[in-house]
Amino acid sequence: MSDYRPQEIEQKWQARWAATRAFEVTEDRSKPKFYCLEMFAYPSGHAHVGHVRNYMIGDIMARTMRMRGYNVLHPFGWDAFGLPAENAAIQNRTHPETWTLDNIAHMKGQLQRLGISYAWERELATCLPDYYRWNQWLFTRLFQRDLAYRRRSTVNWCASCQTVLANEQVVDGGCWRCGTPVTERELEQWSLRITAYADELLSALDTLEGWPEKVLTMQRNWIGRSEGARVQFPIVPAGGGAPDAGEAIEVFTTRIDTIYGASFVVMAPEHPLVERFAAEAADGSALRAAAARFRAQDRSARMQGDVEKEGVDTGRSVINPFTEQPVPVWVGNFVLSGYGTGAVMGVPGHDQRDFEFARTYGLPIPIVVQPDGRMLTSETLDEAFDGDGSLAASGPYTGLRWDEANRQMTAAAEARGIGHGTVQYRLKDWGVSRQRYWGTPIPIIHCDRCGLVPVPDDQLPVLLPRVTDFTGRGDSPLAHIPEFVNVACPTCGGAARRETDTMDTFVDSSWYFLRFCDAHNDALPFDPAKVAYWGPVDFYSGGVEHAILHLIYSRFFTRVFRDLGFVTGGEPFTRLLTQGMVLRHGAVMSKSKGNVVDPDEMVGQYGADALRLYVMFVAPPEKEVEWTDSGLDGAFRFLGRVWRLADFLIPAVSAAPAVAGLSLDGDERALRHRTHVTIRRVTGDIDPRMHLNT
RNA sequence: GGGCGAGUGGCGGAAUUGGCAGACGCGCGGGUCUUAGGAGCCCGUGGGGAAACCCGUGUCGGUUCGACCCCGACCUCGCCCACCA
Repeated sequence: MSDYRPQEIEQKWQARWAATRAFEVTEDRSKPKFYCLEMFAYPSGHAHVGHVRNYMIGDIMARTMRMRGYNVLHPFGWDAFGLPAENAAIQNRTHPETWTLDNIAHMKGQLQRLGISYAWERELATCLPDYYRWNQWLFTRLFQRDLAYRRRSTVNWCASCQTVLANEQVVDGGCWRCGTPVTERELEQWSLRITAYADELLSALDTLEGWPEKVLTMQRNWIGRSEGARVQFPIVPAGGGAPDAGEAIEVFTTRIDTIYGASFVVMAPEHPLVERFAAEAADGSALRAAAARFRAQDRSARMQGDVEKEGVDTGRSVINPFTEQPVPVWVGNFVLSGYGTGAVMGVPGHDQRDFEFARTYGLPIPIVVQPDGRMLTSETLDEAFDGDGSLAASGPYTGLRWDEANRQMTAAAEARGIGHGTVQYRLKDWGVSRQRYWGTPIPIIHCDRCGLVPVPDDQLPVLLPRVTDFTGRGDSPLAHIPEFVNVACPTCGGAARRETDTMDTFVDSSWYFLRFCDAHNDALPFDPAKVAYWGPVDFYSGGVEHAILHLIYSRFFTRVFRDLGFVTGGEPFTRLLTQGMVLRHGAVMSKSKGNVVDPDEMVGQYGADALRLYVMFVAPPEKEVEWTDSGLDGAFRFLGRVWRLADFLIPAVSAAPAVAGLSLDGDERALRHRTHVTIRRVTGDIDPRMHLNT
């Protein structure tokens, strides 16, 4: 009986897979296709067991489906642009490209020693021009369709990373990467109009039956659709008298039926009318100071509602268009400038925030919706009533159910030209400009005569120049390279300047799964026929931390490619598995915490199969796991037992009758039966059950 | 505050979804082989009991011939979102 020696076994087979290119595939129409994908890797330097776990999940699916006769595409690549490369380069006095490519080479070796069945010929790295030129190609299409546009706006700014962040990248008021509190900054930025697809991105979630409910819920909340109305409250001039035509504060409300109870209006401190009201006042300094103070309040606390509701009276009034009575205008720290119109009508009887605000400042609390079976009064109300009921003290609408009143009053506002029904999304357009070096140059030329001119296809890619000074200074390092910046306008030939910002790296990862279908196409981002064969991804696995960002951007980009005629259908991923993290000593593994488990060491000691078996066996794939060394010992011993058992059985099985079923005795029949029961069970545990730990 | 999910041995977890609770692994105990064993192999291992047997899936109720599984209430934990008008 021979011992189990994993290193010999694994090296032998890994060499054979490489020599025979065992996992390369073409569009073979005689077989059903299966596109199996794990989220590609950021080449940080070393694979850790968290990576191993994710790639094992995919490898099990890929190998199982191959054995079941599917034509399986299982590619891998590198999300290779991004800030860590730049920071590491500054620290180690190297270049981001050198650092990145070295890391890729090292990690690729690690993954190969794990025996994952990748089609390595399709490997891609987003930092290489043959990939990012298609980011640029796509960007020009977005620009031509008005889906990429420039916008001067208040942006989220990370002082540590010296760059702008998308809303999705602000976590608890801090930078998603480094946690530094995010501040606001006025910048001219490129944005992608993801909101044009908001309705579709939301409604199509209902079709994603292969996605975890948790992720669907998170995306629904993130898109945040609410139906309501915008209503104009005409502004009473500073000196009093009738409002001038067209002068109004517009508010957004989901409860226009409560408008008879709107006893004040509150604007966000960032609202443009704040400055105007201050300028028109005899002494606007107190108003200015208060608004400035609200703006400066800690952004994260303000966003999380941890700050006491505070406000200041502007001294001005607007006319409630339904009661036709004047109501005071306040500035409040709880009103968000980025949502709706940046101003709200205060209905303290039926909105808890307005209630608290009114209590604090002694504003009237009218009751205009009464619940069934009891009668609320302003005097006894101790919290806002926002339940079902019928309208009270609401002119001609009194007595109507609140939802019916909502419909009628929206229609009335439209008929009178003072408002309209609308759908408001929480989702905002995606700011993609980054003032950093290590990313895709935005392929736009600024010409004084022609305006914004996209770089023509035949001049793509706009190569990222090799600079050596990319210290963060608040503007793009590319802006300091005259050879890069100064360029002839493609339209008029005159002197013009290149855009010097680079793209958010989430652009890179929003379509790489399409590129894998045709990874080396140098005429198009991919051949639509190949994507028609392979797409959509049948099984996608990765960390739940991408439940919003990456997965919503990818759904957006897939629809853009659809509208460009390159893809049919809009959903990129049919089935999604979000795997849990691997912890050690209760914490995520990281170099700084010193709790990283190096897969190379484990492979050297126990072999890749024991490591693979252990990381799958220890818990269901969706769950977090706590790493234990003794569990890996157990997996190794288990494989040793399997080896010895097979070593003992194979001679006996080889001597058995060649024609199955003809002369099996009782034990043989029982064994055969057991074999097939096991095959059935194991198959079902992998697909569809995804119980990879059994 | 809202949403989603989970509570099963000393531990990680099974139970193919209403039909033998605790598969498999870790740990622990005993044995065997051995100069030695921290390798391998064998036996045991939810609790109580000498045994027959009894009790056991967070708590309390309900449905059912039958409940870890379904329903209601509560408790605890985890994750996500959160002043979104």
